[in-house]
This record gives sequence, C-alpha cells and structure tokens, in this order.
Amino acid sequence: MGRTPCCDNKKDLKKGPWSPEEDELLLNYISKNHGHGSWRSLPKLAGLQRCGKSCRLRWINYLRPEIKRGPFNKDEEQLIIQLHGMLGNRWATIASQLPGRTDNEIKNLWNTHLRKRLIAMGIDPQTHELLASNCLNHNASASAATRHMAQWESARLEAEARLSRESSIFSHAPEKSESDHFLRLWNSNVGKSFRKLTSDKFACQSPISQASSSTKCGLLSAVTTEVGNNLTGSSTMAGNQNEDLAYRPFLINTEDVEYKPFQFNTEEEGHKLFQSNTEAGEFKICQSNTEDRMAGSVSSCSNDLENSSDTALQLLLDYPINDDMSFLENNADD
DNA sequence: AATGCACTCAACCGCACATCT
DNA sequence: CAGATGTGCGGTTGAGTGCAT
Repeated sequence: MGRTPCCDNKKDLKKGPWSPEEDELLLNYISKNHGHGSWRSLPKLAGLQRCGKSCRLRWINYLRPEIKRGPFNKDEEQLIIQLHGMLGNRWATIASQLPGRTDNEIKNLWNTHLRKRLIAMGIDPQTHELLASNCLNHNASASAATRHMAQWESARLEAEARLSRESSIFSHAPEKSESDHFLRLWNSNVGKSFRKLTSDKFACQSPISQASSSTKCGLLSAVTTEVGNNLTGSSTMAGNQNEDLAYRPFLINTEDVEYKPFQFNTEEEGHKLFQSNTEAGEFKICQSNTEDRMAGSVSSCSNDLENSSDTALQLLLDYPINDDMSFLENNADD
C-alpha cells in the first residue's frame, strides 16, 4: 500500500526505445552473471541509465534467447483464441502455453487482429458470446460463430468439470489459482486427448448435423450452475445460454443408454472411456477405479459424487469435434 | 511529393501480489 | 503483524511505418 514506484527518482533515467548499445550492456551483464539477479540493482551494476522495470521488460520481451520472432502461425492463433475463451485476458498465462512468445506480443496480436476478427464474426471478444445484433442472423457467419462458441464452451466445461472434481477430491490440498487449474487441465492427458480429438476429426457426428436428428437433450445449465460457484469472471456464458437453441444439440441425457469400454488413452491418467450403444456412439469418461462399478451400468458412475463433473466431461467428449476453426480463415482477411 | 489516416508494436505506467524485514 | 520492497501483470500510449488520397 502506498508503495513508491520503482522509477521514482527520474533523474538521469533514460526512457523510450532501447539502443543497440544498451541492449548489449544488458545482455552482457545477464550472461556474465548467469541471470539478472535483482532487477532494481541491475541497471546500476550493468551501467545502464534505465530503471529496473524497463530492463526487465526489455529482457523478457526482446532479448531473451528463447524468444521466437516472426509472425504467429495459424496453430498459435487458434491456441490463443481457445485459451482466451477459457482464461480471458490472462496474457502471461496464455503466453506460458506458447513457447517463445511473450505476453506483450500475444496481447498485441489479440488487440490488433484476433479481437477484430471475432467482432467481425459477431462474437464478443471478451465473453466469446454472440453479440446481440447477431442473434437473429441465421447466416453462415453466425453458424461459424455458434460453432466457435460451442467449442469454447466445451473446453470450458471440461475445465469446470475437472475443477469441480479436483476440488472435491483434493479438498485438503492447498488451493491453486484458477488459471493453474485450467492450465493443468489443458496440459493433462484429458486435455491432450480433447485436443487430439478436435484435431483428428474423431469419428463422431457433428453436433450441427445431430441437431435435426434424435439428439437427446438435457440441461447444461444444471451442470454449469453447480460448478459455476468455483469460478469467477469468464463464466458469464453459462448463465444465459440455456435458452439458446444453438447449444441444445450438445446437451444429452444418459438415461437408458448402455456404455461399453472403449480403447482410449485417457486410462493412463486414471480414466477410462466408455462408448454408448446408441447410433451416435456417444462417449463417457470415468475414473478407472470406478470401472468395476461402471461396467454393468453407467448409472453407477453418473450417480456418484462426481456426477456433475462426469456429466460435463461426458458432454465434452460427446461433443464431436470437427476442429472447426475455418472461421479464422474465412474472416482472416487482414 | 505532401498530407492524413490507420495500424503495429515496443515501451511505459500503475496496480496487485509475494516476499522480506 | 505491519510496513517496505521486489516483481509480475494487464491496460494504455505514442513513435514509427505503410498505405490511400
């Protein structure tokens, strides 16, 4: 509280763009000392007329050897949009998932390109919701936007479900930050599998195509409401979407459906995948140690304490997944 | 060629959190 | 335990650049 800014003594301190000489001084100091040490004392020791903060920024955003230069590729852009849908403006957290990219760079990319692209599609770049003006449009753009939203909602549901599961199982463990949860999920085998499913165009029907068929609908709002209390900020979507028909196709009800074990690589993380006997061949994921209980009927799994998170995960895995990022290309005219 | 405008991106600023004393 | 200090983060700014007129 009331702390003094680190660059309070502005006398003799240089500001603005860095010269090559200054870069060299900073690089030399850090390489000679095998690290930056205290940023506050660094400028003096390195012979720089800069504040420590400025040095740190220059190092992190520009001079670090692992910095990747050049334009972002499509994969990186997709990942940024996905992570932003889950994490919001946590640029540093997002940057941690993109080796060689800095938070500043990602923030700039978002503000100059991706944000505008989503707006052009009729998607609110903050909430990843459809903008009100777009809700009545039933054109191709709106459809792409809807698919986009569904993907992010699926990813977010997975995270929420696991968050809920973990917090109930490991309630004794020290609380990690929300973003840690998201990132651990994202990097877990489940997250990996999810991403793999999306990229491999797993043999499932599209939710869009299922919309007109005998899709079994449940209530997503029940799931999100239950776990929503664990979350803040970016969960606004869950609150008002349950009336949105666009989401209905992804909602299912597991009653009277048989599931059989399915070969899948989530088991290594203590999860097993089961495939339903329905036409759609829906999938359900359960912890391996509940497999015995699960083998006879899926209800034993869906009725236990992890009901909501499993259901959410199931929704995620039932969501078929056509890695539809085509909107990026369609709207990438800048 | 001159001017204005839009865009990009490096850098700054202030705040919040973590750690230290 | 409270205040001081160090660091990291996100929002914002403004210089530089390219393009259109």
